Amino acid sequence: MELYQIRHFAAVAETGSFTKAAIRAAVSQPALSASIAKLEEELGVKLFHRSPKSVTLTPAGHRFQMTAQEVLGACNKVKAELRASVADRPLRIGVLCRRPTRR
Amino acid sequence: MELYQIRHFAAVAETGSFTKAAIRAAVSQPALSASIAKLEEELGVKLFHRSPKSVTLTPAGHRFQMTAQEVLGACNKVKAELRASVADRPLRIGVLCRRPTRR
DNA sequence: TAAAAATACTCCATAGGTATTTTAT
DNA sequence: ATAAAATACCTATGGAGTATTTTTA
Repeated sequence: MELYQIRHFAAVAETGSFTKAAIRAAVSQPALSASIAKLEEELGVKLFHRSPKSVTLTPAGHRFQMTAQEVLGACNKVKAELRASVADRPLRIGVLCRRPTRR
Repeated sequence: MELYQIRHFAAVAETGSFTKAAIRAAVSQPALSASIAKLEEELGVKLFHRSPKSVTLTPAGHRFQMTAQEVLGACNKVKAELRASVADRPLRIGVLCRRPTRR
């Protein structure tokens, strides 16, 4: 299981369509289908009921969705946190902080 | 950012060594180094202070660790949940359930 | 029968491997 | 001096693309 699969899953769950999800995730429709197929294979469960008219979550899909959101949420949290993390890259503001010597 | 990078990060944080982490993650030491380097580059922060004697977390590394554990925890939760999810793959126990017709 | 998903390939980006060098104690 | 991380280079897996063929309401 990798994050791109979880992102693709979320896109399908949200749009209710592989084609629309592919556009949202900026990948081709076959790539997205393969990505979901591999995820389902690894998990050993079908996550979606597919038909030309609609793509809906299976019971397992619903369960997966909840934790999937936790995973993606935690990832966004990481990035947001570190964006504010300048401890190791101290800002050099004017003359207050001299440029460190090259090592 | 991908899960393998987070897993590799966790291995280094836990073992305090790239070499030991590589063994734990079942990859080569250079592969693990590259993986962490790419993660640091993407995040724009150094996650570890490295020296031949010790590898320790930077302040940013500490912050990353917390949320990284959330991510990995959520992933394990997903798998554990779905392992119990047999709704879409009903067990065929003896004669009680006939094998579905091939479509 | 007309959409949407699934196949069948082809390609290439990059994760990962081996060999070696550099670094810091 | 030595153990550990970084670098150089190569390989190959599999993620992603295009073209096409099933599906099923």
